[in-house]
Amino acid sequence: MTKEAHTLWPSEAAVSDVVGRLMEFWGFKRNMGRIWAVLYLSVEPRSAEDLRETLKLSSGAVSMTLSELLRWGVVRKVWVQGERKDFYTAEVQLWRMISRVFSERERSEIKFAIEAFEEALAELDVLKRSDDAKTRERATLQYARIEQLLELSRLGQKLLDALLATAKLDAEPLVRFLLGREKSPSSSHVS
Amino acid sequence: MTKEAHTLWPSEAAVSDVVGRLMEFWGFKRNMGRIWAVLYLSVEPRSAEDLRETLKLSSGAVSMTLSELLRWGVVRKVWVQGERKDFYTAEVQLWRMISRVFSERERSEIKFAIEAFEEALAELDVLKRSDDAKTRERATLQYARIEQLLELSRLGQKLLDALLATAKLDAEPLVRFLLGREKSPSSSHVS
DNA sequence: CGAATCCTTCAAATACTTTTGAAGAGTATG
DNA sequence: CATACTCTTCAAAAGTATTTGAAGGATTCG
Repeated sequence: MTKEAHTLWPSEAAVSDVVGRLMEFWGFKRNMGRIWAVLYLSVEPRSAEDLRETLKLSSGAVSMTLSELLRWGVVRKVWVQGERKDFYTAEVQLWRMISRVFSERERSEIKFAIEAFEEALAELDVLKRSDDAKTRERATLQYARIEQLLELSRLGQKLLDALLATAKLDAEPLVRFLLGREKSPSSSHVS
Repeated sequence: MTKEAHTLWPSEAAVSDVVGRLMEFWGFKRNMGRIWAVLYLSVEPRSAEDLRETLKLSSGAVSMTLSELLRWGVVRKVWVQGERKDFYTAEVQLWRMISRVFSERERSEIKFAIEAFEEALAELDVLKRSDDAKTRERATLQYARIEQLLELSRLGQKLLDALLATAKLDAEPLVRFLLGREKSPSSSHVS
């Protein structure tokens, strides 16, 4: 009961490719995107072997990529009736996926930056009172500039939080806000 | 009149490093971030040589990185009184920088994806009317799924547009929207 | 014009990332 | 418990991206 090799339709191949590129753009491995996309477009769950054949990857690559996708919670293992292999499906709730990634990855990135900026400000605050005029000037300018960076980072953080809240409450306020300034009448709700 | 080698303060080094990492995270070269940050924190314009020494890079790297930064419009050449060398300053309008990058890069990325999804939908629309029941099922499911991807992409595009509009009107509506749901009383306006 | 200075380019070197596939661990089956 | 099958791991290979530095242009200065 092996060898359901499965050829992709051109549209499937194209979508997998685009999703792969998008994911790569967002800092993941291209194959993560491709595998996810194939699963996302699949009627039934797929086995690792199946994916290996469909996408022409090595067994190792499939195994590693799948476990990464599992860690990100964007793919799930499913138990299939009397099959020895593991089978996989894609998370189809796009918002849930995205918010998971954002809240783990971008959030920590920005948090780190914010902390670093705050520390730098604290150091500069001391130097701003230096005896040396040159030092004072330099410290003062840098203080102001870093404040800007910090403010921007905080804004980014808020935007992120707003997005995440949105994801949880199922795409309400932000979507409405955005659509409020558009001509489109669609009652947009992305799963 | 050469050799103002310029050592970075710890806070400067830290900030340059963090900005470098952030930029790397956003898909640029780390050195782009580091160079920009050094310029951003500098009281006066800096020469390429100066940057080369401060950051311990090769002349080639500095030249190439600067020209990339110039292309992105996040660094500018300035003419300095009776100096042979070129001098550089950072764009300090953070919003302007970001909106420039977003509108060139993320926008085209998302546009490409949207087009690909639309094409895939068109192809599947034909297959949905296939004689073969299996084919119909597969095409129908994929159609629905890709519609979701498309909807999400369009949402992303709108979000991007809203951000860009915001940047142009100088951080008004979006910032207000975001702050509207926060406790902070700050009258936030990032340059 | 010739020398000096500065900038750019690019092939080669280095550093980093991803993929491969064989070895081995784990597990169900007869 | 031996066999067959599947999944994981990991060192080596392949593939990418970045950096270097020497060569060559361009510009200014005397």
